[in-house]
Amino acid sequence: MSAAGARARVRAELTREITEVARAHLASDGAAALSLRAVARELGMASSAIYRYFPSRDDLLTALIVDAYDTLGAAAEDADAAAGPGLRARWRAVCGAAREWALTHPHEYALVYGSPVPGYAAPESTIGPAGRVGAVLCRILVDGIAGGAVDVSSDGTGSDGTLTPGVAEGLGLPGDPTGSVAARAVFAWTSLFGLINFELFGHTHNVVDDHTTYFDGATARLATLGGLPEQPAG
Amino acid sequence: MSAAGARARVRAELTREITEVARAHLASDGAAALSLRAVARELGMASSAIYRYFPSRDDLLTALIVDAYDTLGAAAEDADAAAGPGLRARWRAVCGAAREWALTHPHEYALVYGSPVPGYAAPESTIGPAGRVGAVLCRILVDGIAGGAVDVSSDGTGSDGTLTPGVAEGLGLPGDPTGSVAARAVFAWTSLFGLINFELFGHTHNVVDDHTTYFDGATARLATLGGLPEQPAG
DNA sequence: TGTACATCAGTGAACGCGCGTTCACTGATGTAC
DNA sequence: TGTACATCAGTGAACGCGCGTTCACTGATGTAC
Repeated sequence: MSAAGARARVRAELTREITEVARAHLASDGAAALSLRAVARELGMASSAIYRYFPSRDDLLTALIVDAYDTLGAAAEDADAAAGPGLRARWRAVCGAAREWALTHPHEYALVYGSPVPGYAAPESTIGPAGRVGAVLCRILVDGIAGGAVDVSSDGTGSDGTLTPGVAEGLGLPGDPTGSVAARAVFAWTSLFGLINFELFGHTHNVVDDHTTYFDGATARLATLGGLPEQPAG
Repeated sequence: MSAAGARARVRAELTREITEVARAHLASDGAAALSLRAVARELGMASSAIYRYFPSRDDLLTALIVDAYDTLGAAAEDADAAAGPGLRARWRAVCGAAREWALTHPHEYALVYGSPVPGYAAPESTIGPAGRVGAVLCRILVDGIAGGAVDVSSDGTGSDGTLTPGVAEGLGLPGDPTGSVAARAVFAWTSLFGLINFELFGHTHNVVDDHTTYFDGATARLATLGGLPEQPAG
């Protein structure tokens, strides 16, 4: 058992090394340029040896995708935890953390939020990690509802019934009878990544000058839209 | 002259044929799978012959990118023209047309709004076409300002001075002293493509059920955020 | 109208590259008795 | 503790593929006098 355990530990270690090298390649060259052979080369092993650890290139990609979602999600959660109690402060911190992560990990970001990798179908194991940022945003709204700060009534813009049944409950939004808050949260989540996309992929180049200030203003709008009470005018 | 003109016409015709075949390949297989050799094969010519028309693969890509921006822009403009005078009706029509185009041309959409193509730098010729949809949205706000329906005062969310100098003027927004309308327009534009991105790339799968209704509600929110007056309650 | 020359489109072979994946194999490590 | 066997990691050669790009070339088309 301890011997078998040793073998398993070595195996886990090498698996980790492979993903780490692969992530470094992804970070510097992008997903399209990621190759099993290059990873094997860097590790000083035969390219065929990789197949003892990952049955195919797609499985390695899946590991990187899960990894990207998880580090991004963790960054958002950490920012939330560090932000203090104010709803808007938390909101801003989470959005800013997501942007910051994207700017520092552009290729990893592009892997998960850019064009789908051709021929690749994301397996179920990516679903959970993919939702972490959205879940954090939702938790802020949930706390707002609990404190009475967030209005739960429908805003009448066709929110009701457009979400998949169970999603609002899954997000911990039981006090949201019409689904309005959930719908607004999803919208804010979507817009947040729209902002990041446009900045990172260069669409606002020559349009927005001071991206950080612009982003701050935009996330403030999103907070209002999400239902957070207006900030004391400043 | 007429003989030389004939040669030029043949040349233009073949150039058009090449881009058309390339666009078909792009539409069915995605940008990564687009190859000069495959295009040449389909046209029954030697792969080297393509080089008489496009000096490299990147130049062919550029043609496709410009083409994508242009057909999307035209769709948005047509929708605006056909929508009648109501500001919100126009807004909804333009957003819906952009979404519709994206859903029917997913790979072309991904080419321009997805991850940047690795190693490819967009030349200046793409700037104009890339701005057409945003320009249409702006024109609606401009008309709203002219009619007194859109509030021009700052909304105090850090809009002022975040845009590149000259952008507001370039968008035809002279009656926007603080740049607030321009900033909100840019935000709406960004969010619009955030919505389309998430739907097309599958991020709202299992989250949003009725995508069309959801999109309608979201664009209504965007219209309000952009400064269009609320619709008569319905 | 005719001739000498220049331009241009298109060919086909080749260069050099790297990829994912398979397969039969060698040794080392672990397991059962 | 020792021996026979099973498992597993890793090797290296090979398969088969397709790509972008270059180059010397052949003919056809256009141009100048």
